[in-house]
Amino acid sequence: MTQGVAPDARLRFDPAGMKEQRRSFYRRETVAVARDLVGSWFARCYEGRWYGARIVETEAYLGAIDRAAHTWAGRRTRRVEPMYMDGGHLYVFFVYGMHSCANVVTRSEGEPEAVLLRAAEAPSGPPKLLSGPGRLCATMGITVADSGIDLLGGSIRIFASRSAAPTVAVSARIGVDYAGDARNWPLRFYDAHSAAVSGPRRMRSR
DNA sequence: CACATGATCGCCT
DNA sequence: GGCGATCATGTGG
Repeated sequence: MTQGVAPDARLRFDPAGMKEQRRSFYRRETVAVARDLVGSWFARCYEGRWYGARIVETEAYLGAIDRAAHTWAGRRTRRVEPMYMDGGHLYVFFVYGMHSCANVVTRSEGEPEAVLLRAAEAPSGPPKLLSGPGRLCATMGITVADSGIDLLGGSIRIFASRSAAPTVAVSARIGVDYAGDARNWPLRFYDAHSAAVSGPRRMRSR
């Protein structure tokens, strides 16, 4: 059964032997999940073949207390409903009239926190192929039709790192200048040595 | 390299 | 009616 938009062929890989992240991984503190997702693999099965990339950049969004989050002040609309699901679900939103962004829901049901997947490294191809949340979704073929799906056991999954743990750097998040004090919170995590990271590689000066 | 801008539309006020 | 968890392209230094 074929479903959704085809992923880029350069993402073909073999997940044999890789271990899927478990529910307990996602239910932890959002900051811990965001940090530990750097190095994990974001993968999708399409027409019986696996496609995926190694995550190199993430951002944590902390629910009601976080002005940059879609669930700030307890907002609960149809769009953000997946953020209220149990940890380990996918939340995808559409922004700027043309881009989709993929998030991993964290914590437990009723706690609307999530981790934005900002960049990943393809098994082959140019380093910028999945650099930035919009490009990551476009290249993986992820759309809002995928919002709310379970990441465990389905056609979109996350596997634990299969190499040594990366050196993870921290900075403020990107594109949230409207968010008051929250704009400076150190909630962006990235592989300090990856060429696929988007945006600046240091903390904003103010 | 650092900005600046247009594209394009669903969502929220 | 305004604007955004972005990107590609353009200008200037």
